[in-house]
Formats: sequence, C-alpha cells, structure tokens
Amino acid sequence: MNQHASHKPDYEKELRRAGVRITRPRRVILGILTETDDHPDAMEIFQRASAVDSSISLSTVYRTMKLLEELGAIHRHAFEGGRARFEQADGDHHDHLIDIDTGDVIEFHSDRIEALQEEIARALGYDIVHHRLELYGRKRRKS
Amino acid sequence: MNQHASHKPDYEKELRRAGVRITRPRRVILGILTETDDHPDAMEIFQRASAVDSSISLSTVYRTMKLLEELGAIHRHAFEGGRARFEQADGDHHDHLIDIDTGDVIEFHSDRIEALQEEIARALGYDIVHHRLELYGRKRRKS
DNA sequence: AATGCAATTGCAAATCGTTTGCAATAAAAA
DNA sequence: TTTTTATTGCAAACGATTTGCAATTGCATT
Repeated sequence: MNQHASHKPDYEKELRRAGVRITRPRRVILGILTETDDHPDAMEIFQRASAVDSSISLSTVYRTMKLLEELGAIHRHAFEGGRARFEQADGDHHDHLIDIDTGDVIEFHSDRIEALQEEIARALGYDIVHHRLELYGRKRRKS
Repeated sequence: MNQHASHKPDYEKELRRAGVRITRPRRVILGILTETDDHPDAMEIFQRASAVDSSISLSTVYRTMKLLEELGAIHRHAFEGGRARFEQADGDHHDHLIDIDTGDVIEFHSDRIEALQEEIARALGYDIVHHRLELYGRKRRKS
C-alpha cells in the first residue's frame, strides 16, 4: 500500500489539443484545478472561480468539468453525500479513504486488493470493467 | 471468497415491534420485498406494488423504504446510475459485483480484502466506519 | 360495533445536484 | 476588421427523492 504524489497537468494544452477554444472562464477554472490538490465539487470550484471573475456561471463550471472528463483529464467521483467531486487524472489508479468528519480524501493503492478483486470476479465468471473502493473512516484518536 | 444465501425476514413483525401501523400499502410493499431476491429500486418496487393495488403512491414506497432502512431491516445502495437500490439486511456483510450490461447484482465477501482494508486504514491513522466495494463487470465470454 | 384521534396516505409542490435551450457574446480564422 | 462558430450566462428543465397538507385509516378505546 502506498500513498500517491501528484504532479501538475497542463489542462490548457490538453484542451487546445482537443480543438476547443481557450476562453476566459475556462482559463480561470483550469487555473483553479491546476493549483488544487484536493477533491473539490462543482460548487467549490464555482466559488473559487467567482472570486477571480464573478461573471463565471455554475453552468460553465459543469460544462468545463464534463469536457475535461471526456478528455480523460479529470475523474469524477460520486462519494457519499450529494455532490460529485473531481480530481486530476494522473495515470496511476488509486482508491479513496474519505474522512467522514472533514470530507478530506486520502488516496491509496493496494496491488493485493486489486489482485483479490480480479480473483473474485474471475471466480464469478466476470471481467472487471472498473471498480469503486471507498473507505469511510474517522481519524484514530491518540491513545 | 464466498457467495451468500438469503433467508426471508418478517418485515411486518419488525414494523409492529417498532410500533408503526400495518397499513394496506405497507403490507403490499413488504410482501414484494419478502418475495424478491434481487436489488430493486424504488420505481421497480412501486410498479410491482401498483400491480397489486394501483392506489399506492411512489411517496409511500419511498417512505416505507426509509422506515425499513432506519429500522435496519434493509440496506440502501447507491450503485452507479441514478436510482438507489435496496436489499434485505440479513446480518452478514457482503460487497457487490454489478453486471454492467444487465444491472444484475452478485453478492460476495472476502475476509482477505476486509483485512487489507483495515490494514490500510490503520496505516493511514484511521478507523473504518463503513466502506463501499463495488466491482462493475461484464460476463466473461466463453472462449 | 361505534368512537376518537394520531399515524399514514396521496397528491402536488419543493428540493438538490446537474443539464440544457436559447439568444447574446467572444475566440480565432480569414 | 470582419466573419464564422464555439461558448457563455441565464432561466428553465431534469430525475430522484422528500415534504406540506388535507383527507383517510389503523387501531386502541369504549
């Protein structure tokens, strides 16, 4: 099991490569995504974007996130509790531990769990297309 | 890893013990839940209930499911794709493999995965409150 | 069996997160 | 700079679920 270290992607380059226009709202949103390491939801991104340019709409945030998701630049997660949350897609697969008190997300990866999942699916006659492993926990109190 | 075998619960007794009234709509819904082994969503339950008594409303289905959930008699799962799905809560914990083509749900349990999850959480300084492990797969083609 | 009253119902409207139609605006190609 | 077309903000629509409310119904009591 090991935690994961992130590196900054160049979203603007990715979008340009996809042939979409680099507009002012998009530039602001991409900037926010680039400088964040957590897992914000659309509303959080919208608020941070509004602080930079108050004319940006929530719709544009959603549209931009959908665009980035389709390009494979970000991942959308439906953790418990309403809103979807986003994170940059930096190649390496990982699962999530969500702090139920703060909402913080810790990424982790376990080859052993992945292998067991494969084993189980095979035994049931299935090929795994994707999976979802989320641990919801609380920080252990110092004893 | 082993699959799970279900046994019929007496929902009506559980409700009565909780001091709620056994109404006609509730009796119909409980009957449907008792005789099903799959993981229906509220709309499916509503449709099956409507076939028995067309005056039953979707609201009542939702209210009854919430009631049973609060009593711990059923579990609610937010698998991918819109609606929540329900299953009887028969003590033993299990995870789910969802057939992405049919929506079928196969239950499984792995002590080894559970142990690894605990290990990971501990290493990160957390206690697991609950977790979600869902495998989304496709039936392996006979080769 | 008739009564009384709180629990339960069906309905419509509200909610929440997200998406969409549309006319106005702005990128970027010419 | 003009033109073309993508993108925007807005408001309205959306789908799943919940809720307020007046009407109904279980059921404990006579």
